[in-house]
Amino acid sequence: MRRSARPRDPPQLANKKMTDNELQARRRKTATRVDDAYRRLKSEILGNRMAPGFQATEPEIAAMLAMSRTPVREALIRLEGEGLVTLIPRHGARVLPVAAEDMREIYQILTALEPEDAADVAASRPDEAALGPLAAATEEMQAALDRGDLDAWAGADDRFHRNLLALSPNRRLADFVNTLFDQAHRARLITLRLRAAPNRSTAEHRRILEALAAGDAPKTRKLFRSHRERAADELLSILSVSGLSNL
Amino acid sequence: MRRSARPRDPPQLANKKMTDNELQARRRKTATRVDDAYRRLKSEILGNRMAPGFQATEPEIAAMLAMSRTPVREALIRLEGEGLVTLIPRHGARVLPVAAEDMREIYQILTALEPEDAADVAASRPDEAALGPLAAATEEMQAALDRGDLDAWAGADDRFHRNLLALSPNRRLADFVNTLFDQAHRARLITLRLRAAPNRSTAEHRRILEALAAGDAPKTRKLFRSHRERAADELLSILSVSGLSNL
DNA sequence: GCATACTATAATGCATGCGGTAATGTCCTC
DNA sequence: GAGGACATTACCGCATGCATTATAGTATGC
Repeated sequence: MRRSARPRDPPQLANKKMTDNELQARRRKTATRVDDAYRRLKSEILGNRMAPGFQATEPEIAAMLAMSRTPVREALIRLEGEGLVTLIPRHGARVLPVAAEDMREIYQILTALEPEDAADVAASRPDEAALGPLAAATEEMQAALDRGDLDAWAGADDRFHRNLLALSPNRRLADFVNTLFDQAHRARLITLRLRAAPNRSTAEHRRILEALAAGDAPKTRKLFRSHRERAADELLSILSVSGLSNL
Repeated sequence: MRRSARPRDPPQLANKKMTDNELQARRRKTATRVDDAYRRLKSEILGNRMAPGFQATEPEIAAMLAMSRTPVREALIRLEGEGLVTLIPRHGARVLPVAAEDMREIYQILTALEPEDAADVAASRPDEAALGPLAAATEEMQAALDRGDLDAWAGADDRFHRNLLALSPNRRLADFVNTLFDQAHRARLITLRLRAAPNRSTAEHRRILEALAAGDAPKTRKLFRSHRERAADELLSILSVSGLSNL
């Protein structure tokens, strides 16, 4: 038994009860249904298979996922925390739309945070192995562009940014930016084909990569900032021009 | 009944089912136990009554709050999402410590985001009514300082920043910064008495307030950034000097 | 005394039960 | 046909039940 010897040892005061073996901070190995539900729902949402505006009650979703309502509820709470769905008491969960206004918000934050983060990464003087995935992503962007594969280009672009985040010394920042990427993902899918071929982006990534490799933090920050600002301008003007206030 | 006429109308495709009366986006009016649990636990944690490192199993917490495990679990999931607790499978929930490293992360993000946000607020040319709470908070800071009431000073400082966030045109940014404030709250409580009297801070708030009232975005940004940078430096040096790597 | 194997216990993940109540459909009136 | 009162239904919030399984306690051997 766990604590039969002290059945009611006031929890209010029981700081750091028992062994301090923090070691076992191992997170769950995703074998749970909650995690399965979370993953599957998130994948459906980000893949636009559950489009913005889609709505379903808990029993419906539970049936879809072949499990009971309990794990579904818990997964939905997480997704709500990440800004992907909203829970409306008698109407179940609803996949949130991504309005132009949301994209404005998201890009403003990204513009403020990513360059700062990239500069930090540069300052940490990442070695070639660390930057490998970034270089690979950049090359893949070029290759995808050459063969006109916009989806592959977008995927590689995403990989570049996420791999850079993986190098971040600021985990909190990286996690948050990652959820912003998730939120923006669907809108980018849609605008991808509404814009001119993203030639410049690839070149910008190359230059950022060079600055990173050189460990030049200020330069990295500056390059990254203009990269983000340009991307934000492009995206937002596409949204306003095409009147896509809701995606 | 809700949809008895179409008992299994494929949820996968049932986008925007029924009426589009989005109006009813009214959030729950907090009458739920989940919300109660969330609020109470958060209050205990931020008030340091549940200190970092405190650990309790779900049944224990449920007993403390006089409710069943279900709402407790859901509240804990939210708190985990906000970075206040961590859930360790067989050990219940644990109140996260705030390490110096965490504070570094938090302040780096704040330094990047808050000035940007403040500049936006300035650009929106807030009227006197909007800035009223900020002015009041600033005065209260001074008054608290005059009578040596550090707690009141800290409270007023917090109010200043949160009230400014309330004016933010970027809700997403404001929400995130608010949760960062929550995370940093306890560490600030502790360092509050380890530092010199925060005289400068009040003056800085005054100048920021002037820039806001003048609608001078660049100036607001600059002032806010140096305000944040100084605060970060102070706090982090206190933490390192006093060897408080964990709070 | 210390390491090891075994047993008992209780925390968790999830399913299910259940009352309240909002939302819907029906029926009626105008 | 539009609007309103009423009845019905099934969703949600929460409690509870249950199998699994990690963990603490116990016993054993050295």
